[in-house]
Amino acid sequence: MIRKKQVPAETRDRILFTAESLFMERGYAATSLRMITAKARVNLAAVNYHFGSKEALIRELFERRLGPLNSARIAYLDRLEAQARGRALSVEQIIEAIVAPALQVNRDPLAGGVGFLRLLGRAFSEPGDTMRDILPAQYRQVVVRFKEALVQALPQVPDQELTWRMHFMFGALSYTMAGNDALKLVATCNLEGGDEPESIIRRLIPFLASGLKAPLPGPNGKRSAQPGRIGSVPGRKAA
Amino acid sequence: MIRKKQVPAETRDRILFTAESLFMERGYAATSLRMITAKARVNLAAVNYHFGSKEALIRELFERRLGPLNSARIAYLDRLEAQARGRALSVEQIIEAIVAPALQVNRDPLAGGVGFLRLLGRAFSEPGDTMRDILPAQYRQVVVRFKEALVQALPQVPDQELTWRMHFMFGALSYTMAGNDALKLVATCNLEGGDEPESIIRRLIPFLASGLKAPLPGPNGKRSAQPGRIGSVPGRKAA
DNA sequence: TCATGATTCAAACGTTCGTTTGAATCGCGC
DNA sequence: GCGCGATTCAAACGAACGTTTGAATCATGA
Repeated sequence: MIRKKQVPAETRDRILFTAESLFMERGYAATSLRMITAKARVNLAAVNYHFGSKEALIRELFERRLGPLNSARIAYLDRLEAQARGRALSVEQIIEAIVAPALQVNRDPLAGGVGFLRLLGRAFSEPGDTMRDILPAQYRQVVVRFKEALVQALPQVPDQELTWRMHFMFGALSYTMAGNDALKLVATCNLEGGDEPESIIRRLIPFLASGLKAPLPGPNGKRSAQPGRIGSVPGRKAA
Repeated sequence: MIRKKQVPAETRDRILFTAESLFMERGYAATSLRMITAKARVNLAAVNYHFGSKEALIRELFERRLGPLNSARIAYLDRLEAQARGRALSVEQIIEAIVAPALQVNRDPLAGGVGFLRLLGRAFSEPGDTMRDILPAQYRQVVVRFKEALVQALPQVPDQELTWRMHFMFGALSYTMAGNDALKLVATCNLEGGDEPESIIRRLIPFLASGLKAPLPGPNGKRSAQPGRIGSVPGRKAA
């Protein structure tokens, strides 16, 4: 009958919360239901009872977090455009509409916190059919909406070029949100107070904006400051 | 009868080749030794006989491909600097030293081909301790060497800022090389001959170069064209 | 209070995993 | 031809996996 609250979804929520952190730090395939249920202190069968299967669990986990995040992004962009009153937005503003809601998620543990962002960043390169079903469906509106905004902000950039630049942008974004730092780049640098999320985003926005606004290569395809075929070896042959 | 059947290391190589393609399309944790050995038409025990364990297999797989690739990158940069005779390299040249050897790998199936690049791109966001051991060790020289080159090419960019911009660059790079396109961005665009690797890289280099050369934010931290705290909601509150 | 549906629980299901084993087979110097 | 180290093979190992089951427990409306 009607959904009730008889100690209703505490087990459900604890599974979601715990699964989020475990998927984050160990990946989907390498995280077993026994790890999740043990850490969440619930019975092993609870996952299949409340979600149906392991795949349905991660699907619900993503839809629950990603829906609000992407809705907030579109709403953010809507408000910026309403404020602009017909004037074109700057590229920086458009990027901010993408990253600012993510930053809010980062700050709010109840919205998933940094754990969900890391999980999300990893999901983009996770193999398997599961993510390849979830992500495009969740992001379709965002991609279409922000592409329109960028077309208006960068009318001189051809459509194909802009598509690829958005591709590069999402790459840097997901890599940064994942926070893997597999190369330990950041560790090689003395980060004196410059590693908190807000600082990172303050650095990321100019980087992405400049990339999106990059001058176009000449119509003959040659690049600035370095003519010649890419990949041709300069100087002597390699050993 | 069949003399080809018992050449000593053929089994080893066939395992490596097959494992590469399977890890690429299914990930490390989700690929079993039984899949690998079945597709490679070798005995199941051959993996443990020739490599010792599943983890040692993927470790050897990466070291075998990544060593030459990163050596070629450093050699490429060395040659560029020798040609420059003390003059600073352009950012575009430095980036080219990173991506051109990868493009060579892409073109040469014997060096791993596009399969290894996709596997490599995914490895950066793969969880678990295995990759966190392999990648930093394999990339340490490259990171240090290219950071030095970029410091010379961009003396006005502070060290900390440059470190993060390299981080963003490797993010876009690995995402692009992985070729996941989880958002199906490219599919939304009519790509008339613009999706082959060389075209992608021709688009990627100006994007990354502009990002690395982005103007610095003011010393007070405010950004151009959009003052105010990032993440603060413009206009009315969100629902 | 009691019946009922929702939830939890321990236990087991069948499958697949990485790894090991010991014998069979091979290439090859003698 | 023969022995020997290297390699391949079928079979099995114990462990861990996702899932299912059926009874026990709980919360609540009648």
